[in-house]
Amino acid sequence: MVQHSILETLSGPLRKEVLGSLQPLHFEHGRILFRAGDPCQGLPLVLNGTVKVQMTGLSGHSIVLYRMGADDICTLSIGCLMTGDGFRAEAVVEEDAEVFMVPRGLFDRLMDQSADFRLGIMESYGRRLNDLMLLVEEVAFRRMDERLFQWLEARVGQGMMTITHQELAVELGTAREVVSRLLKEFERKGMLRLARGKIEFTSPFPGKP
Amino acid sequence: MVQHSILETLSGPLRKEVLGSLQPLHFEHGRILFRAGDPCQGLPLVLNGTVKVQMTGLSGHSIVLYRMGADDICTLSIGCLMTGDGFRAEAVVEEDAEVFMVPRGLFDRLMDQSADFRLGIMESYGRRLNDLMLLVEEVAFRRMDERLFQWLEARVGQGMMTITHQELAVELGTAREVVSRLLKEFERKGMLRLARGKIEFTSPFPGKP
DNA sequence: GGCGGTTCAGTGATAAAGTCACACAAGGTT
DNA sequence: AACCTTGTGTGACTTTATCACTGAACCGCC
Repeated sequence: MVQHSILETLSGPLRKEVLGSLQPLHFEHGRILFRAGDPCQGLPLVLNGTVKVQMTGLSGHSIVLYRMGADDICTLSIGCLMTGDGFRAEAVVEEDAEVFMVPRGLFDRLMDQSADFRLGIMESYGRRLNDLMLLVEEVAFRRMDERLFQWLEARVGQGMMTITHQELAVELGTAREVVSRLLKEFERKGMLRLARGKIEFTSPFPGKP
Repeated sequence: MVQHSILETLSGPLRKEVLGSLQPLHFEHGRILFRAGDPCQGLPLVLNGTVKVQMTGLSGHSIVLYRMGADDICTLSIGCLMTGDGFRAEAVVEEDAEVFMVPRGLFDRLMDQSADFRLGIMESYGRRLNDLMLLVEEVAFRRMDERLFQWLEARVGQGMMTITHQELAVELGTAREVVSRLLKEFERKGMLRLARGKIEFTSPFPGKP
């Protein structure tokens, strides 16, 4: 069933109105939820799937800022919704996603009438702010080999994954060549095996770089 | 007169209550508003002065995340206020500041009863998120000489300023030696003059690095 | 004023990361 | 098979970070 936890606490009539007026939009892998510069159509509530939010610098390089998954709220949209400014980042669907798009008027009403809704929004904002602060720290101070290793460890486990070096570079906000060289070194150390578009961890406990 | 624009739109009685129950706290240069790990006492509304918010990585290196000035809201505190988590960053007073500290209960009431207050909070959140996104991009992709130059240009103009290389390093999230070397190079190019703890721009239009 | 301690700044050596340019390999297409 | 596109590998070089010092400028004290 398609639902979002922030809507579950709404009082009867409000909830009925919301569920009546919203219908889940379906987005497939690779679809762009919004691009840099786009005006904001409403507040997206992610019901399921995953969406990554990334931005591109003047240099043309990109970096992934954070991900949204089931029960997440696209906090970034709120600011644009309020000020009418365009997005500064873009959102790309990774795993097929369903989304409720809450229009401005309804958002205002919910903020006005539900303390729980407000709380949910605030918490979401807080988490996003935290994510970004940690990202700043990571980008500014941490070593690339560690970051790459942890990124892989967190999602590959000991299995295999399909991803290009270029995509990894965008995840970490670095250059493709840097990723290629580090991966090659990991391979030389026997931590993983490389193939075109694929990475496979070899040992069950790969060990740090 | 001490005031904060987010309080100006409040309806009569609410406003009276707020102004009655809050009195401006005075913080002098160098005072710490909060440290990493501190629990949140309330939402600080900055009336005047400036406060910088910075965080320190595991490596021990620090970076300035953003600044707050007159009429700003310490958005970072909201998240902590809601979740009860400690701060991840610390706030240091630069120019003597006066601050209203809004306790949790009053904050909830204001959020409940004033649409303008909500709007102000949301806008503040949006701006902070934007700041951090830009910072990520800057740290990840831009060259240090450009960043240093722009930082100086933005606040020194053609005058002189008192700041150590170490402090500049924290502003940019880099190492002191890097700042020292870049500044020395700027000096060799005739863009500025260096003295212990001081930087002075020489030409009215210094020109890019 | 001279002395000792502290804070700041300068610098060489080396490692890590980013940039540029190009070679080549794997997979699709026709 | 010939061709094209996309992905990867690598050398050469620049920029940034790190480590380990050195010495200069300032401060307080006798």
